[in-house]
Order: sequence, then structure tokens, then C-alpha cells
Amino acid sequence: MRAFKHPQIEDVAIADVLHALSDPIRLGIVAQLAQEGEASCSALDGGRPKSSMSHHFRVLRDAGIIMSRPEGVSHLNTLRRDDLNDRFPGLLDAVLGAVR
Amino acid sequence: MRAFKHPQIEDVAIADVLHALSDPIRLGIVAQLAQEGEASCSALDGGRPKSSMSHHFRVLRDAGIIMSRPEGVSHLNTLRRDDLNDRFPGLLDAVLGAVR
DNA sequence: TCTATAGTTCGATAATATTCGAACAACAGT
DNA sequence: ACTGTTGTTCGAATATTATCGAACTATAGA
Repeated sequence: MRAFKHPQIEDVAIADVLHALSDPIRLGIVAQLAQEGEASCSALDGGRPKSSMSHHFRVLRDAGIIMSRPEGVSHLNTLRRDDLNDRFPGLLDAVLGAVR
Repeated sequence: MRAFKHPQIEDVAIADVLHALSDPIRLGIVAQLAQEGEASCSALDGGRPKSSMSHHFRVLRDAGIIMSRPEGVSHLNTLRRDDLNDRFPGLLDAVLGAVR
């Protein structure tokens, strides 16, 4: 898999982060990543079509919420916890607390 | 003005709150209410059309973020700080910190 | 090199949201 | 009652998102 360009966390706007998190499917992805630490796209798809999921991963990536690194034939995704906490202190924890 | 029905805070979903907060205009309303405590719709409209603003106030109200009480000919809006902190601890503060 | 796997990109459709003028409703003051 | 003020609701146009099949790309392994 090819590597992606991720935004600098300073360039991320709060409105974009909130929008990315306002979708139930994406919230589920974030919650699962919070639990499992790192997971491939297929481990997070819940049986949904790949093209739909690819869209959601892109939204999360563009909002600075996740990092996707290529690993063999797949992408391993992680939360950008530290970046998010630097930029928007307490936000991710509050959302994770709410979704749990 | 007629009184509105506001949702019970328990009935509010995190996704709806995040969606309501993901719009720059609504974020501005929330930030201004956080500063000023209570304000009428016209004090918060930034010169935009009333019907557009009325829509945004409704989204915020339906998401449990603001309370609008009739006062004479106008509506006075406040943040539902305590309710939000009960339901989604830390969320409002994190968003306000990010928008400031 | 052939095949299978994982995921992306494209393109079209459907669903939601936003914007805002016009008509309306509630209240205050005269 | 009439008028001005504040804001809501309706309806329609526009814009943004979401969904997902099909074609494609990159990698691993045989």
C-alpha cells in the first residue's frame, strides 16, 4: 500500500475534527482504535463495503484524527492521540468517554 | 415569543452534539454565549439573515447545547453547561478551549 | 509471473444540510 | 387597534455528504 500524506496537526481546524467525529460509523472506528491501539481497515469495517469505509478513513485522516501506515498489503491505523491532545486538549478523551 | 421544547439531556446523542458543533457559525454562537452568558438571537446573528440563524439555533437547541427562553419579544439563549457536563464531561470545555 | 488480498479512486445516485426570501406569530408601546 | 421589533416556519434552491459498484494499484506468496 502507498503511504498517505497526513496533515500537520496545527493545520487542523476544530470544525473539521468535530465534523469527522459526528458520524456514528467514524465514531465507532475511533472507539475501536482507542481500545485496540492499532488495526487494519478490514478489522474495522463491520462488514460494510470497502469503498464506503475508505471514504470514512479518509475523512478521519484529513481531520488529523488517525494515522494510517502501510504494512504489507494493508493499512494499519492508529489514533493521533498526542497530536490531538496538544492541539485540542481534552477533546478526544471527552468524546471517547461519551461514546463508551 | 413562544416557549420551545428542549430535549432531556439523557436523550441527546454524542453524534448530534458533535454535528451541531461542527459548523463555524454555530461554534461562534457557542463561544459568544460562553463569554456573555446570555444573549438574544439578534445579538448573535453577525448580520446574517434571520431565517438562517433561526435554523442554527434550532440545531443547537435540538442537540441539547443551548436553552432558549422567551423574554418579551425575543429569545434569550444560554448554554446548557451543567447538563452538558453531566452527560459529556469535559466536552464543552475542550471545544471552548479549541475555539478560543 | 500468476493469483489472491487489501485497500484506493472514480463516478453516479441518494440522502442531508445550508441558505435565505416571504409569510406569519407573539409581544410591547402608543 | 395599529405599528414596530424579534424571531419562527415554510418552501425552494443550492451545496455538501454518504453510499457503493466497478475498475484499478500495490504487495505477498506460490
